[in-house]
Amino acid sequence: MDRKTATIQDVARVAGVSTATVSRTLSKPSVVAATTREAVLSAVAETGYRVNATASNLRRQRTGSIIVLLPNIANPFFSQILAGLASVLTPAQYGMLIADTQSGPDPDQLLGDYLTSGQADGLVLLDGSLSPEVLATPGRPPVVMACEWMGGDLPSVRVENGRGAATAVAHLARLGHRAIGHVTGPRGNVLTESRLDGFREGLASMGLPLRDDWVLEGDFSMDSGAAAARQWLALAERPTALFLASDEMAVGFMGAVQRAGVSVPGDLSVVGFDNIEIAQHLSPALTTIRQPRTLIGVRAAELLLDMIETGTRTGPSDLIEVEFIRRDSVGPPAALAAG
Amino acid sequence: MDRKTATIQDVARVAGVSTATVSRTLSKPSVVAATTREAVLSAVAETGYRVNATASNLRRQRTGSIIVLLPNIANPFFSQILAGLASVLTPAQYGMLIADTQSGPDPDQLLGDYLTSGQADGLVLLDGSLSPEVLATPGRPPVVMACEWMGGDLPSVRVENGRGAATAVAHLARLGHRAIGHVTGPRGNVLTESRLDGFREGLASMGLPLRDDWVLEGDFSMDSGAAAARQWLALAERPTALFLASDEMAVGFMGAVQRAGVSVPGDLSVVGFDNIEIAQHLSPALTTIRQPRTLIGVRAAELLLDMIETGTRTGPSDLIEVEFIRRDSVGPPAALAAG
DNA sequence: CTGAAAGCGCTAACAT
DNA sequence: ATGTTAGCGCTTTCAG
Repeated sequence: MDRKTATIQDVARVAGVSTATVSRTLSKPSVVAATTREAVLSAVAETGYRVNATASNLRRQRTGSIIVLLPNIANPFFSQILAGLASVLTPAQYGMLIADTQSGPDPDQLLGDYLTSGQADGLVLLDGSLSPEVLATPGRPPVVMACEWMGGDLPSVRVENGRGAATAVAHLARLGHRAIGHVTGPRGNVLTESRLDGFREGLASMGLPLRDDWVLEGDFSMDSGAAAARQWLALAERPTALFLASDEMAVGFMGAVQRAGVSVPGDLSVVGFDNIEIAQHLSPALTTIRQPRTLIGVRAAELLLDMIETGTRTGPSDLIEVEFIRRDSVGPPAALAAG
Repeated sequence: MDRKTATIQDVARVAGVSTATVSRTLSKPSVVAATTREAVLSAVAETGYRVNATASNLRRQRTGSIIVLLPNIANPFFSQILAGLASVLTPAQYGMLIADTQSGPDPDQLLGDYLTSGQADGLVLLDGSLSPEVLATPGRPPVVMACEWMGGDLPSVRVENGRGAATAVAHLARLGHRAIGHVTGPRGNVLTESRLDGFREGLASMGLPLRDDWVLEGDFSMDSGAAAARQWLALAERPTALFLASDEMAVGFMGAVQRAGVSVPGDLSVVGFDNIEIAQHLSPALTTIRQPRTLIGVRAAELLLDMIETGTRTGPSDLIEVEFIRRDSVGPPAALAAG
């Protein structure tokens, strides 16, 4: 066929119309006469014309791409949010550029860079540890947060982290547990704080004490879950139930205590957070709090597209419900089961 | 500061030079005089100028982006390859557009679309089930395969799937297993075939028989691993060791048999493939074949950038080594251990 | 070593 | 309803 790709000029020549008409036919078909429209469309087919997105974007002063900033692209938790984002962005003719804040030196600088570079029509932030101050850039593109964040007035999509945590604790308490511990995410992270708050509330509402030595620090990773297990094993007085701020930590934790001969839920009840795919495949299957990750992505994308279209920098904040999922990693405390 | 972003004209005006000089200073600093260079750079700093990538790309007849086609963005296996790709592409000023072949109706059409749309300077294919015929598009951008594929002469980065599988079988045989089974990936997938071939070779080289009823079909997912477990449990005569074509399947499998009261490795030895993060955190920790996923991404990106620069459509194929990782999910067969 | 000038391919006023 | 025209912001010959 044709060596080089056809331009709008070629189509215009073949169809015997002006380039403007070709452009209109492709973007707003309703404004051109039916006969010309057909002539143009067949010329498009004949020449194999495809619009040059770069030229179109330059002219329209847009970029056609959305940048997604996340802390770790290799984390399956985020990839499902990405899938949700893509399902909305792709049909809307936006490319999705993914940037990993972990790979570079300074995440905040990276964000500032994207904000000023004009490389994107909008940003989605999945990293809650970015500084709100950076967003002060004047003339910046619209930004949506798709996770907990300390920055106040940014449009966001979040889940009920606190309520989820409180529900987990309440469930354990109702099973008879009086000694309930918690493994947190990294300190300073907003997710960590909201789940910790929920944990505290849950204890308080069930009339249970909060013991500082039963609150272990992790960082959401499997490794840190395994480390928490070693700490738990070393405890003189151990909680009989544990709520972990992520399923990944629960996986690492359960594996480690099981290898040490502890029975779950016989000796210890375990609840995670997220409902990652593996949760149901563990032995015992992991009780957890489900977060609809794809939905988070979908909502964030819809919010952003809306902001881009209307040219606004503010917008509503979406709160997505979580769901408690009871599986086999919880049971009554050993004392009760025995008695 | 400035309401609208500065253009190259603004910089030229401030520096008292032509736009051409500004452009040169930024792209090939060595060809401008030291004094002018400094003047330009300080004008850039003063105006806060950032080059407009869209305009630059239009002029240079490139797009600045690479499209990555993968079957499932939510699969952590791919996200680590993505991380590797990004680590090379981002510094080279290429954006990475991710397209999910699973989300649309026809993957081959999607590929054909990207090949002709001129939306990318190159493609990376992570989906081995795409049709080689589609690649025949004339004038298409360079393409690199980052997985097994049936298309013959495309530059690619692959791992030693066959050898990995054979090593697993040999290891089990050396432990004394005579009855070794296999859970495959989906039929038709090239990965599935190479690992199955390696499995067969491994058996043959150890002088062991291949029993068709001990080759179960899965699809790489945890769910299919759990399904294979149910099949294995229903077998009249069971293999004492099993090699599964993916760790995800091994996770699903082990969870399911353990919940049915089977002990691993006491009653059954299990080997996976991939070395996903969770492998080491399971109880027992999973013996597997490690694939360096980040490296796969890095190599693929390097290969592609090289093709783009040199304008070639062919290139070398990279074969990456795998590594057998012995953990606790394998042991001698029960009969032997007892005797 | 630097400047002038010609577009890359497209869209959106503005005319007709 | 359609055509004319003026750029979007940049890079790159081609002269000087």
